Amino acid sequence: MPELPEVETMKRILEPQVRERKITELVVHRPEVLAHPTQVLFQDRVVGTVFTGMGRRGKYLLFYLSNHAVITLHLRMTGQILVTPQDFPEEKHTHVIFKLDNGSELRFIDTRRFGRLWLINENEKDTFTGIHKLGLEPFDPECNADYLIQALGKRRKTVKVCLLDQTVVAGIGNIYSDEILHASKIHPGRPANSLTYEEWCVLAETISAVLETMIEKNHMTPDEYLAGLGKAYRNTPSFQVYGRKEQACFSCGTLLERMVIGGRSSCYCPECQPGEAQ
DNA sequence: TTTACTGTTCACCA
DNA sequence: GTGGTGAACAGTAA
Repeated sequence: MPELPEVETMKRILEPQVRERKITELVVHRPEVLAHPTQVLFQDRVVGTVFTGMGRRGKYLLFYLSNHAVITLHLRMTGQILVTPQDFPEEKHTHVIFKLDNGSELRFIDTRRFGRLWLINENEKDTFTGIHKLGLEPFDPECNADYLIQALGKRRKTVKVCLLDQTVVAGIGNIYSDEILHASKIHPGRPANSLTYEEWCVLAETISAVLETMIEKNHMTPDEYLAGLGKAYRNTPSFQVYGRKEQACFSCGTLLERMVIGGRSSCYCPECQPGEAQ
């Protein structure tokens, strides 16, 4: 569900809430969400340690611990992560609770149970989480037109499917691929190898610009985040095309269209985003 | 009752 | 090898 801007938003909200807090207890309702290692080892290595900070890589959220272990979380479709007071009503589908030494709790909630937690060591070669397969961060200066051309320029797949490829650029999902392509004026169904050099340049700029803008728009206080139960992690969803099928394009007024690309629902403006033939 | 769904991986087929 | 499709994971909501 959450893509890079939302995961970054969560990181910014949670980090001050967990930093320097000690984990006093780990409650696991659904052991299957702990992908690695086993529940017992997970518990042993986590309880008694202190959060030293947080990070993000693509759509993964990272919690650094004082014993150099890293709790790695991917929320997939419906995962939620939030800090609550001790006595806060427990949401249905709460699977893991980290109890903290100030009485608050870090809770992992996931309706569909696709989300996963891993515990790895900072210096361990991580082949469990999938992070080692990720491509560049969108804000990496090296994530420029030349990089995109080198990685994708010869692919015959649609540019939309290419943007969703986490091994090239990490963190873009179905919503922001549509938003980025609309802002770039590129039709989602265009084969990647049909893009001009100028279009790759626009796309490279737009990827970071759109994600950056959305991170800023998502900004909210911890109280607002808690009030939304960790589900309302988009403060002002101001999507230009996503979910706006048959509504007017904000740029030109043309009715937006929807098509399935790579098995994913895709919205675009037939006027602003010239067709596949071009 | 049926369908779609913001993620990822894998099997299968052309 | 490349690319496309559909299923699987599991639950909710329209």
